Parts: sequence; C-alpha cells; structure tokens
Amino acid sequence: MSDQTTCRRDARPRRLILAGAHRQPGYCLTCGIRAQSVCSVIDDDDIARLAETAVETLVLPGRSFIEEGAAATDFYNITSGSVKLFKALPDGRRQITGFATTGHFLGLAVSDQYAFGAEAIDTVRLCRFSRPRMRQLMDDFPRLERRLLAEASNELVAAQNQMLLLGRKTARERVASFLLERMREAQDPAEDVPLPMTRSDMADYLGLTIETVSRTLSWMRTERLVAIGKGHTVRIIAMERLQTLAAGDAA
Amino acid sequence: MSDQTTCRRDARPRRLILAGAHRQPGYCLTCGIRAQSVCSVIDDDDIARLAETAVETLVLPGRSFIEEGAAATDFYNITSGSVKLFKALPDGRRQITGFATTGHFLGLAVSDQYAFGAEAIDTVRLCRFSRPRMRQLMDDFPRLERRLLAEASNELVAAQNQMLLLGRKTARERVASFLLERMREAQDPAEDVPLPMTRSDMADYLGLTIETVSRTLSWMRTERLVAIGKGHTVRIIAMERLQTLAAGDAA
DNA sequence: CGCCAGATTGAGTGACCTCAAAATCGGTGG
DNA sequence: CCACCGATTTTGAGGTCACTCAATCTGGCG
Repeated sequence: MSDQTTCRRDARPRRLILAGAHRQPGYCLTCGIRAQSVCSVIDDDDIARLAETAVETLVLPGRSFIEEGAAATDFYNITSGSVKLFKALPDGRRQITGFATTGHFLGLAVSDQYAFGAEAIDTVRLCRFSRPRMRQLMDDFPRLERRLLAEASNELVAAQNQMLLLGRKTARERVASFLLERMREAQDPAEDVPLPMTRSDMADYLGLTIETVSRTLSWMRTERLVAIGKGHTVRIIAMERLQTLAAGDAA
Repeated sequence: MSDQTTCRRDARPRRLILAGAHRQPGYCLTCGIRAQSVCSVIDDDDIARLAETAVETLVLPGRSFIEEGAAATDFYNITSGSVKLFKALPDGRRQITGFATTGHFLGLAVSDQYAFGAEAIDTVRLCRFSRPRMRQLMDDFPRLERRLLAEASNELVAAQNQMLLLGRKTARERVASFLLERMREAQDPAEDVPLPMTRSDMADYLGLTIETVSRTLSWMRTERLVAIGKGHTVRIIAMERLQTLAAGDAA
C-alpha cells in the first residue's frame, strides 16, 4: 500500500512541550471563545477556579501534541486554529478520525492511554487541563459533566455518519459530503469553504488517496458543482446538486 | 449498487410496540445484569426509583425497535440478546455502526431524533426509559451521568477504531479484526467465537459485500487461521497470525 | 530565478464488486 | 428418517472504481 501519506513535513513529529503558565484568576473572564466551549457552563463567580487550572499552550503547524498510545495525562480545549485527529497502522496507513477547531474539547478517554493522535494544521492555541484537576472540576460542577456528555454524544453521531461515509459511499459522494461538512463547520456561513488541510489530510479523512481526491475535485469543477479558489478555499456553485450527491440519492 | 442487503426477512421492518409494564419496586434488585450495566451506579436503597421508571420489553428477531430519524423518545438498556445498530442511504446501502449485547445502553442523542436504527438479531429483552424520566434520574444521581459519559467515551474509541478499519484496512484485515473483536466481546472467553449475525450483517458492518466476507472466511479456512463451525460459530486456530493480520502488520 | 512540497494529470493494474449458478443449512411435514 | 423448500452461503467469471506508479504542473519562498 502507498506510503505517500507518511511523508510528512516532519518524518517523526516530536511532541511539543511548550510549557505555558497557569493563568491569573481573571483570565477566563475575558476569553473570547468561552461562550462556545465547555467552559461556558461555569459561572463568572466560579471561573477563577477554571483559570487557575488552565494552562495556555501554543502549537506550531505540523506539530503533534497528542501521541496515540501515550499516557493520557491532559484534556485540551482549542481556543484558536485547527487540528487533525488520527489513528495509524504500523505500516504508516493513516485514518484521520476528525478535525477539531476553535471551541472543541479533546482528550476524553476512559483508558489511561490516548486512543488517537492530534496534530496542529495551522498555528493552534489551546488550554490544557490535567486529568486530576479536571476530575475535581467535574466533581464540583455537575453541569460540566453534563456538557461533556452532550459533546461526546454529538461526536458519536458524527462518527456514525463517518462510518456510513467510509463503508458505503463512493469517492464522489465522500468528497461532496466533506465539502458540505466543512461549510457547516465554518464560522462564516458563506459558500466559500475554507480547507486549511492538505489533499493528503482530506484523503486520510475520507479513506481515499490524494490522487482520487484531486481527480474528484477536478471532476466537480468541470461539472460546475464547485469553483476551486486560491489559498485552500472552494466555492460551492451548485449547492443542491452537491447535497443530492452527498446524500447518496444519485449515482 | 447491490440491494442484496435490503432484502431483509421483513421488507419493511415495522416498529414493535410491545407495551410491557412498569415494574414493581423490587424488580431491579433481582436483575441479573444490573452489575454489568449503567444501573449498577444506583444503590439498593434507591433502586426502587429505577424500577418504577423501567418498562421491560421483548423484541422478536428481525424486528426493529429504533427507527433512524424518528423522534427520540426513549433510552434502552439491553438485558438479553443482541441487536444491530445501523444507518442507511436512500438507495438501500446500509452501514451497521455497531452491535450491542447484554448490558449495553442505547439511545444517547442530543438531537430529538435518533441518528441510527436498531434491530434485534435474536430475541431481545430490554428495559425502556422515557427521556423525561431518565433526565430526572440523571438530575438526582450524578453518578449515572458520569457512567454514561464513560460509556459514551468507550463507544467513541470503538468508533475511531472502526473508522480506521473502514477507511484503511483490507478485506482480510477487516474480517480478522472482526473475529477478534467478537471474541473479546463474548462472555465465554473460549476460542469458539459466536457469530449470531448473518453474512449480510457482517458485510454491512465491515463495509464489504457478503461475497467478499464469505470468500475471505474461506481463505482463512484454507490458510488454517480458523475453522468454520456449525451454527454461526468460528473457532480461531492461529490466534497470533490472526492478530498480526488484524493489526495491519502483514499484507 | 530556482527550488521544493504539494497538487494535478495520465496510463495501467488490482482488489473488491456485480452478476450468476451451485451448494448448504434449517425447518417442516410425510 | 428422509424428502422437500426457501433462505443463506459458497463458489465462479468477469467488470469496474479506486489505487499505484510516474510525469508534469503550480505556487510559495529564499
């Protein structure tokens, strides 16, 4: 099998130990993305507890900050940028299980090992919480646990959709589904879809090769379904036809 | 695409509304599978609350009791038998997202619609809880919520493994992974693996066709990796070689 | 301008799918 | 016990969609 996907920018992505520091009690009060993250369940009165627990960290593009199989010591909350989550086989085949962006919470694991790796796509800023501290927070704020359950349930639904895609959809249907998902995920609700990830990442997410992704996008361009813009964006032209394709209604 | 998989025993599986009745307060005290289910987080003192909420239901083989897209009104806890969970495309293509057996909890959904369907493989006995009552129980017993979060996290890990399988593994690797998973899942830890589901279900779970599943099992038999027994069982002969294959170490 | 990683395009192959037929299993009734 | 029937499974033959290998093109950057 091809190992194109293993030829990464860094042959062995090293873990970034960028220390960062615990924040001042008022830190989380001014956090711009608090409203859209799990942190929103903690009131202003108690937010100092959270701020003391959080460690802000910067991760450079291409750097990995969770290693599959490593001891699961921390939880992460992404405050800016986007990351890819993945699993790998011994021979280098990779499956990206999801992309996470601003506001996403990472690191849920019952086991004491991470079940997946995580790598920054662009420059990523995140808040790190140690497991014991997080556990303490969950004990003290049941709403936090409820929110995490909701978060996990949503991810489970997304995972089931992805299984349907990987198991039963054609290449064209996969790419169409992907573009629509990226559109929904984008903060700005325009029809210009940002695709910060490489073709290789798209392929590893969709269970395809980079060539097939590229060919399929070219086909969509000639079919006037999309226009491929400069700088990692795609403009959706024929929304309805793309939706029909993604839903698997037409061959 | 083939619609072999849509030719079910029942062309249109009807929802089974087998009423069942609320249980006596002492009912859950004697439940044999309480220890291995979410119900274990509720003490003997409070178990009457749970018993009053539960409605025991019987589902016959091949009958569906959760319909994809239907209003999510209930949670379910399986007390015996096994069920398949699945998603479908408009043209009949199906992806089984998982199998659930004794002790499993079903119905987590943030949305008000079920994201998947569920159908009994053999005769299934289950406890049904209405969402409002379940919500009340979660309010009263935070340990229940914690347990559900743990359950959801485990399912998330399983889903990620399945995405790796569907996206990147070969047919042989998929079937090997499946047999080992079924072995781990079996209560009786022998090397005789029970496979209550049909080839069609296996195919829809592994993202293959029934022919490929059948051919792959035949290949494993001639390679002396397994022996195919009567009555939906497979005996694993070469455990280590099968594990190597499932892990994707060898081609 | 030259370099290089990433992306596109082309040609040929192969793993799995499709269609079709034969074999086996499980249940039923004589 | 055995013959029969439908459903499921297995096996066979051929086709195809996505993969592999390889060459070319593009864009960002020193």
